[in-house]
Amino acid sequence: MINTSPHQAHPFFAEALLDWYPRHRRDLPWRHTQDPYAIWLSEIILQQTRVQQGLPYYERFLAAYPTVHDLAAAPEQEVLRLWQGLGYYSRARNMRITAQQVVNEYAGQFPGSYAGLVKLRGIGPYTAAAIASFAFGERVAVLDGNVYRVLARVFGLTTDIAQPSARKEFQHLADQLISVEEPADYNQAIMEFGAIQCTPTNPDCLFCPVREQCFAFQHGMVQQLPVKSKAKAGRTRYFHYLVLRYGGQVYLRKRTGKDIWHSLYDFYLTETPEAALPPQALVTELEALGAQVATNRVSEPAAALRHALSHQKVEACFHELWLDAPLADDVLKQTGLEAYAAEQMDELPKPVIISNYLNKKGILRN
DNA sequence: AAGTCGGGGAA
DNA sequence: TTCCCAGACTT
Repeated sequence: MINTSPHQAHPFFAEALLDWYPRHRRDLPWRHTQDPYAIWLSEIILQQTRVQQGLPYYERFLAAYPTVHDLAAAPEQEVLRLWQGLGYYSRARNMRITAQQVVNEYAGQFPGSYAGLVKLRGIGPYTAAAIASFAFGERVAVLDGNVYRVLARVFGLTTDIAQPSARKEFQHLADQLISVEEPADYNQAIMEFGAIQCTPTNPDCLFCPVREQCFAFQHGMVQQLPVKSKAKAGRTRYFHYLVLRYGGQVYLRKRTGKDIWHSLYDFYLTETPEAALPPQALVTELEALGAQVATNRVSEPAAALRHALSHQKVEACFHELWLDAPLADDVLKQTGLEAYAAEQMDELPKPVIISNYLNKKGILRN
């Protein structure tokens, strides 16, 4: 919906940003296209992800899947493998589902408005606003982490941005501020401004174009804004992996359920509430499933690999077990395990901690 | 409204 | 260590 009579209470703001932007903008590949597919791809990748981290993924994805049709036709495992290392893997799974929907239900054309876009899986308020403005010139204000910070400082909003209810207030202000003439550049500008000038710590206030009007700067509150309550500390989880090997093969299984790393591959896993667990317990557990472990050759646990996620910490112990015979079919069926040679394993999407382990052991190298 | 979903880089 | 990053989905 185009707002034809915006109430611009602070005209200085959009003018300053639109003046600042062309002089400071980074040259990023998705700024050279109007293709909604490419813009969509970039926005999904950049959710909760820094530009520098997402950049190589964007290039690889666009090379692998130049059009929405290519992505729609791609196997999920292949898409997840390309996504490996980016985290939040549901983004990749949703993207593929949405690509199929766009091909099958929208004749390969993305909806041309915010209202249409926001209905698609994986496209929320931010991404819908970004695509609608960048690809179609719609006047809808984006609201991301950068925008929250910039608005809180410049206009002195002290609402806790960690509260979902804060969105309303910030969105209302953002909708007033966005340029009527150049909504796309304005959206790019405010996010770029937050990313490289009005940064979380040590913002460059000395050369800030709006410092005279900035509430935080004028009141010495730059370090206090935005107000953001702290997330509660996450738990620590203890993973005990049994790395079953037979010949040149390693047994892995696809993760299912609602836990982390859905649809990615890891090893036979036992999780315990505490760190301690004798390796033999894993073998006993495996034997209980009916696996023949004639010679128990269990390695001493490799040094536990620590893996920090934003909401939990994983401490993983790896125990290698060389089997004397392949696992029986019923064991495979019960555990979901399957044997893979190195080249096959390389094709599987794996959590970074698993990928790191395999590389460390020389089983994979990349 | 709160919980969950990754991983990397900066300070 | 802690915080944050062009957030969205589920409960």
